[in-house]
Amino acid sequence: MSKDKILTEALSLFASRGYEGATLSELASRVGMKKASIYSHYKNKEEIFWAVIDCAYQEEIAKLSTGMKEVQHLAFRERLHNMMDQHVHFYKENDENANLWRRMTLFPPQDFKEGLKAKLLEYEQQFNEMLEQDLDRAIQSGEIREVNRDTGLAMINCILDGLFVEYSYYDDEEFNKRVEAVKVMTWRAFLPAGKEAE
Amino acid sequence: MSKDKILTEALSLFASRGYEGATLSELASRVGMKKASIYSHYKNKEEIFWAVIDCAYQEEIAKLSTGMKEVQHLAFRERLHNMMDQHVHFYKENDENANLWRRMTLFPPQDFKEGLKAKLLEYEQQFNEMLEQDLDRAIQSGEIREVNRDTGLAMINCILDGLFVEYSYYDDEEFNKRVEAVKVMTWRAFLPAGKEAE
DNA sequence: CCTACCGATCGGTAGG
DNA sequence: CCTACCGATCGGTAGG
Repeated sequence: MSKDKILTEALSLFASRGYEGATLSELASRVGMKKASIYSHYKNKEEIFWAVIDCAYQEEIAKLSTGMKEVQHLAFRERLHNMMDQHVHFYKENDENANLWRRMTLFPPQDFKEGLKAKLLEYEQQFNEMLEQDLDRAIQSGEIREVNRDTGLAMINCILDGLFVEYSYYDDEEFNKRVEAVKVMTWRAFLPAGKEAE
Repeated sequence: MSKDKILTEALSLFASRGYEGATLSELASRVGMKKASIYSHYKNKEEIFWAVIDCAYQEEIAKLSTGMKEVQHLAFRERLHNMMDQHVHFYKENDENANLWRRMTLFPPQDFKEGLKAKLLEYEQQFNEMLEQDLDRAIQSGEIREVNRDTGLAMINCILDGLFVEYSYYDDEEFNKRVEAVKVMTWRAFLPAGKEAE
């Protein structure tokens, strides 16, 4: 359907050029129609934007919860590393989607700033709820040191945010090295006192 | 001088709206002249852009090296924490400058992508050279564990990059909590085996 | 889904 | 440093 094709191409355009930088005439030419015809599927540019955002958001939330359920049986160290791999995998496989979030997180179009922020905090909250349970379980079983819950969450979030931006400015080889380095170091920060990383 | 005033206002505009989003007529009105008059000081928009970038870059490099020299006498743990505080301080005090770098790092205007990347890698290299010496010294003195040099650098860079983006989407109180959390956790990752964080 | 058009605004220039 | 203007392009509409 044309409506879906518009959505797909719009995602790609918003991700690479931003909201203001994406033009409806380029969108139309990618879809294979004239600019005016876009308006028989969507009311205006803003409506296209929110359709793209909603669609991308649903996709992320779904992926997040299935991804975290899959690794529930693993030890915390493996879950931690797996979580980083998952995020990295997302940057690589879903380049445009990830780039769209990066842009909308850091440089939201003035008019949509609040709406976007709400969506992002909602996402982080869902992510943190799952992570909290993970942390508590690992502390109780003695897998990791008795770290304060918010402190542990903040650390993991910060690392993921850091990798999130670094992905876009290092080449693949350099980025991979950094991911591995950060995995090792982050795990050390959670290591129980006295125990040693192998 | 008008030329400097243009530079200052242009920095502010590029930071908040990006290169394409910043218009010369708004720049002119902030400076207090007509758009056409800008062209008696600069050849075109692109020349203004590079003047802004060069100026901001010089400022950063200068601040970096004096900042790191000031804390040479401190223990590694304090240097590490101080480094994070310095960066955070920079985000807060120099909001526009920091925002310009964020934008140009992650979403450089297509035409200037390569030129900007060169500047950024140059900066990181200078930063890492200083940091390497710091790390080596701390390892030799037994202050921290025998971590691989690149691994340690990658971790610190990742944390700073993470805080860099988080600053722009949390409020002050939440952000400060996260900084403190990350300080504690990062230090733990460097702790010598067997020693305990107080 | 198209042709033909709108007013507004963009970066930039001519000429003083 | 200004007035007056240029061609190009923007998001959007009328009417079929």
